[in-house]
Amino acid sequence: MSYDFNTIEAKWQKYWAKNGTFNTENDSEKPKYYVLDMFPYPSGAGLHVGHPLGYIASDIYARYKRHKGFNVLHPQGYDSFGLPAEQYAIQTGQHPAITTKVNIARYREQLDKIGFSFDWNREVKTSDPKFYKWTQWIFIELFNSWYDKDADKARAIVDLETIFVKEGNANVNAVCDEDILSFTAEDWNGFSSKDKQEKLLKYRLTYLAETEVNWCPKLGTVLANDEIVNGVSERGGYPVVRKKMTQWSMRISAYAQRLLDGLHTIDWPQPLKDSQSNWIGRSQGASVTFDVKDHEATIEVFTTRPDTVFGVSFMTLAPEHELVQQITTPEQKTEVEAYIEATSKRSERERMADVKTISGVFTGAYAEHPFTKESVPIWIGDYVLAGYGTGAVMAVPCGDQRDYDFAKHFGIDIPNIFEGVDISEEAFADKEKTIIGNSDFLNGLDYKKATKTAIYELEKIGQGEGKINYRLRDAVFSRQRYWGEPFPVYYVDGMPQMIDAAHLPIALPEIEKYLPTETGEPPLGRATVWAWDVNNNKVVSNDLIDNTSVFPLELNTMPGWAGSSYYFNRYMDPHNEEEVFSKEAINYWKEVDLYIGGSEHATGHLLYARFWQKFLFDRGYVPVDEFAKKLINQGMILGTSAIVYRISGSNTYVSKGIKDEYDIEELRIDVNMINASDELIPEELKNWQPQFKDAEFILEDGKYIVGREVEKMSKRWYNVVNPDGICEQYGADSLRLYEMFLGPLEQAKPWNTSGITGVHSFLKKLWKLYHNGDAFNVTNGEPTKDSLKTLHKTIKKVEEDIENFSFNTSVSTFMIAVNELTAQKCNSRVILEPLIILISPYAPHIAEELWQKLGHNKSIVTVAFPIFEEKHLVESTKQYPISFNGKTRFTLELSLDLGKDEIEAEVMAHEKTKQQLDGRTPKKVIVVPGKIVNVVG
RNA sequence: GCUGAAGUGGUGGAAUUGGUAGACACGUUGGACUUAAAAUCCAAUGGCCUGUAAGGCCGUGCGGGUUCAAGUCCCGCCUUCAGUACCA
Repeated sequence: MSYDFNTIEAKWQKYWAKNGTFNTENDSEKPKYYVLDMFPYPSGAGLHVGHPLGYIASDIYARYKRHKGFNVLHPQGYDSFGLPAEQYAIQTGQHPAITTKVNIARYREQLDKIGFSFDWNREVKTSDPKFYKWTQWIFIELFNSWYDKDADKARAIVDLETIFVKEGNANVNAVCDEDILSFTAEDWNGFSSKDKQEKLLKYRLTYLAETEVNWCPKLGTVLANDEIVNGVSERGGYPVVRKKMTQWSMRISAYAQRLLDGLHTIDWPQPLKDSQSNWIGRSQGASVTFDVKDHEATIEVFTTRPDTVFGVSFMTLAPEHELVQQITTPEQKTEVEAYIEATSKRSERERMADVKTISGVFTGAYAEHPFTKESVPIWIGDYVLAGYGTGAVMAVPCGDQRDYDFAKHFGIDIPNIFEGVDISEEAFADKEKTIIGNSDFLNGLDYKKATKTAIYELEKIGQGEGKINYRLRDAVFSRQRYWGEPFPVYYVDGMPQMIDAAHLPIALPEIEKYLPTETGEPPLGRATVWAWDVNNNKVVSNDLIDNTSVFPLELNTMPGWAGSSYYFNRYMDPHNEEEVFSKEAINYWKEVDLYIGGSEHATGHLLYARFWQKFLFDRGYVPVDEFAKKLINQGMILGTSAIVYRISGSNTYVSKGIKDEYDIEELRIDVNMINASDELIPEELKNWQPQFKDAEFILEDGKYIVGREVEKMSKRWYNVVNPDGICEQYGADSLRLYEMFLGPLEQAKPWNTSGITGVHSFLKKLWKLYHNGDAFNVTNGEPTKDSLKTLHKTIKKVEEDIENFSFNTSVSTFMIAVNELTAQKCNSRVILEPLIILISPYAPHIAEELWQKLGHNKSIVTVAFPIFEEKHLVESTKQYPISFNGKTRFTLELSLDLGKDEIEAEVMAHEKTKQQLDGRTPKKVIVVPGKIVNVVG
């Protein structure tokens, strides 16, 4: 009986499903461990071999932890709202829910074939009303919260109202909109209800505001900063322009410092942490206020170099700065307006691409230097960004290269305020070597002292203060799309009202077309049943809107990151209809212990999820404020495209080795037609696509050899390898082993199917070791010492490797073990039992089959590692002091079951050792099983 | 420009705290078994020198250094990849 993986795998997958083998309870005597994958978006293309890489790694770890005696939570679900299903709907009219359902079914089928140990009872789908009910609930909670800077946490909005009633907002230290005016308790109590709502909205953690947003005309929606790459939309690569719109925003900026601080407490990859802290972009400095001469206006700037305040020779405003219109003198008006016009026409992308060109224009106005009272000309220039700081800078040309270039270009003064520094060629920006001069009370001070003194003096005259600035902006939360979570919001007199949580979910309405309306409203503007009846608490027809008891509902939907920002908590208690999750469940599981997913979510999902977790923590819903203790980014698996060379203008294809003799063009063809030697069978190409039907071939040595190119796996390049085909041909266990064997988990690596024969023949050898023809052949006798050595070496190495997430080397270790056992002709039960358990995370199907053949009727899931550890494991690495040649003492580092005497004997017998020791003083001999490694003298 | 990671055979990659560099696998070559192929098994496989072998020399991007000993540590370069970019 040969290793019939197809039958074995089907049998055990059925068994696991039927018995609910991997279903997890929310309470247990065992310690808990939560292993999570980033849930997939179920796209129409299905899985390729790159997708399951992280899932296989996490599954191995989950199965390993179960063996180690943990109660393991290992769920899976779908991030099923999103643009592709919506765009498919726009093209075909098929409801996105149907597309999504079909895609999910396909994903599930593919995932099941690989043999994951997911607890499917806990599956969540973000597009399921039962799930997004709680997304809506969290939105309401955010709406009903504000950020108290003194307590440094989010608090209920009713607390704020209580304060306003008693004492107005004078003593409130909150994160809020900047245009808040102060009011007393009396003022507050006299405000109309609408006034109060307007005021409160400026404090809420999610708020409506007219903001300048990234509008993508082609997609018909706004995008968050992290959804824009190089000035174009991440999805589709369409142009993005700035546009003012009223949108829901999330006050994530309130959490900037805590999001930064939290990074020190979690075990995440350094590059990922770096990109988050870059994104948050904390910089420490001061804000300085300049009075504008002849105007009732001030310009506030942020600077990281208050020590250089005496070097200011001009100011620059962003073209979009609100003061520009007000202060521009009549003489300069034409020029300024032309400049603003010109910059607004340039797309974000052009502005970014063209960093070198210096442009700007003088406003004609002057500011007053806070200390010298000298006139400082005010310019506008597009090197100053409206979106960062205050959109204005105090320009210190001697200390900042951009200011320097600008000053040089327009002939503005460049006063030198540094001691002993030549600034005739470029600005001097080295803080460490700075000694301030020519600066009144700052003369002779270094950077640190001068900064402190400058801030102190600014505060004294009331024209500035120490300040920390963050690059992180509030996140726009509205999308003009259909296939997303509807907001639980209706509008009374233009003010947003939350629907009571008891009436959630507010389900997506049916619409006929999925495009925006003719008047430019979001797709939900097409819904005819989309109004809120406050008396009956239900969604009713738009015809009934009377603005007294039936009101219009919000037409936007939530962005893709809404559902993914808390789904990991929902897995803990996925069927709870009363609460997002029960106290018991969240207190038992607490947080994700291991999270595996791609690094592309660094400044999106992973930042927003940390934000929501901190918010939920503040409001007492979760017990920890970081949701994932450890995170690993799996590297991408790349495709190896196959290239054929067509002689230009013909249908003749020339083999790779002789292509240089012809004028050729490259064409990518399906990699599945190529064998391990990069050889193409011409007949296959002829049958692949009609255009190749009459193709002719120029061969080399009777073969057609294709070119190879490593690039992203994509349908477009015909380099996609489907895991289903691999499972059929080699089995899921081979696929799992091979994906791990390819290389380190975190690294990007090319897929090359030919290598799979290595791990596949390993499994066949393992099978053969215990099968003699049709008979299962295992002895009950004591194994030899060599076999025990092999076993324990393997146990030790594989355990270490799994703990270090070095799955690739542990696969090699298995191969060595089976090769050794084969050479030893060892088919002892004593060796096999632990070996099965050890291998089972990697190759669960064959392991279960062998386990059953051994007569165990339980799934191996219930058997823990310690069973054989106690019984068989001898000393691992330890240091033994021994004597050599009767005089010198030194240490032996030994592995496994070698005793002291045996080691001495081996050292004595080792000719090379004696040679190495000749004339030297030995300190240490390093021994690995069976042989001396090196002698240190 | 800044930040981070990495450079090891024909290829993917091994190498605990510095301790036999190239494990394991692919590929290649030769052999066994087959009418043949596939499958399987065995052997060789970093480069160079020596008729073979034994043996020797050189080898982890480049140049130095520390050490009995360096792929690993230190200094200075080069290259590649990833992220980020007028952030005041």
